[in-house]
Amino acid sequence: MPTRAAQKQATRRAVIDAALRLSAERGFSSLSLRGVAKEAGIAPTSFYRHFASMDELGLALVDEVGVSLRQLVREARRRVDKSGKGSVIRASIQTFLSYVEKNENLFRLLLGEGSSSPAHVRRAIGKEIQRFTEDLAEDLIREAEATDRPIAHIHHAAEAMVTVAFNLGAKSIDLPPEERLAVIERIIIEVRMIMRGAQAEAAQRG
Amino acid sequence: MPTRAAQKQATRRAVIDAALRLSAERGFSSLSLRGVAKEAGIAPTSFYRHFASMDELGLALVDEVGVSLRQLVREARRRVDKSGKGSVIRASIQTFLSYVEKNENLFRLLLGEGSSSPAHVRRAIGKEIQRFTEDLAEDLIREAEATDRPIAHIHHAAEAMVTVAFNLGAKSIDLPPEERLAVIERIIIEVRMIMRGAQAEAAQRG
DNA sequence: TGTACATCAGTGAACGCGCGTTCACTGATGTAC
DNA sequence: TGTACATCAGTGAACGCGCGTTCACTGATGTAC
Repeated sequence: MPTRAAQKQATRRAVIDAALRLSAERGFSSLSLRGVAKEAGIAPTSFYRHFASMDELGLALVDEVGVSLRQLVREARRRVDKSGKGSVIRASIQTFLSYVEKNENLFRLLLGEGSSSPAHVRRAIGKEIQRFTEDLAEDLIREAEATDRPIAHIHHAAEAMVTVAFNLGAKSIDLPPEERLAVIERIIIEVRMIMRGAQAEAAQRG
Repeated sequence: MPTRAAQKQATRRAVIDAALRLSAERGFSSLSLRGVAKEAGIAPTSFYRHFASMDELGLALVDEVGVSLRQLVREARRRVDKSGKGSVIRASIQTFLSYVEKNENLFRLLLGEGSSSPAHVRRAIGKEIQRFTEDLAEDLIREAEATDRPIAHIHHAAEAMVTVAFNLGAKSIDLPPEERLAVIERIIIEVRMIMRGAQAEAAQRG
């Protein structure tokens, strides 16, 4: 019975849990080695017995989140699929969101979002994006009237478009310039898809 | 001629520009008052002549980004709209992305993303989300075969769905519990829209 | 089972560093007369 | 226009703090015989 190894494992676990607890409160980016060590109940120096750096801890956390989230949602989909009743989309999203709710800390980490700036700034950013979305929604309304092709759930459509554009746009920042053109095409395909879906829905209803 | 006021204004401008430069390099969350002051060429204490805190600086930055970005994209749409030629979607996205490219620093700030964690961790997070997307894409393929309703651009559809779900999910974290149910419905509507769009496209092509 | 030695998870003191913030100040710009 | 005084953007010294990291250590656990 490897008591020592087990003890080490337990301490490592405590460090990871402490990090998750703290990153839920203050965001991943403001984690400090000393803070995590204190929360885990060990001396700051002991941290190094388990991770070579905070970076390494970060990777361990991401891995943990990714694995459990994918597994959970996959299972939920299988369940609905097998039973043959219920919407797969709804089941996936419900499972996903209930996981989010129960594991805010993990999820916050995975998203990366929100952790980067204080609450006021975050809220201000949210408002700017919302304004952007409203702008787009107005344009969509005008477009729908002009072309006489109605659009269902205009506000939601605009929200989805903006979300996709902003996120892929953000990813493109870290790409070499020659790959950025491809991102434009990707965004266009996805935004068109949303547009088409919104029009299809309106056509069916109306 | 208010020379003194103008000088103050200029210094304030220098502080903002310095903050943008630094947040482009190291991310907004790692800005420090001393660092910004140094980059702006003033004493740390002088910072307080212009902003009461870093938070206030952050709000000023967000405001700046939001205003200029919305204005730019709005103009681009109007231009295409008036001329009557070209795709509004394409024009918007191109303008948006060229702004992103020219103002990575501003945009990074607005997105908030990337700034929160070191590069390795960010990349790891990206991979996890990608795996999640691939999982979903596989399920969509199976679904398409099972229901005999083909789906176009399956991978892009999955990407758009995951992007929407993750982002709205992230926003829901900061909402009071009673509003979270509404978020589920919003995500479902938007994901369905994407699904419908992908199917409509496939139907048209095939 | 008992003893002697090796391993190694966890420690506490100490380091130098950059941080935010305070304070009393300086000296150029602005204003009143 | 000239002088005396007020304003206030920018300063430099100093503070206490938490940070990451090093080092030589301790003492319980594990191993060999």
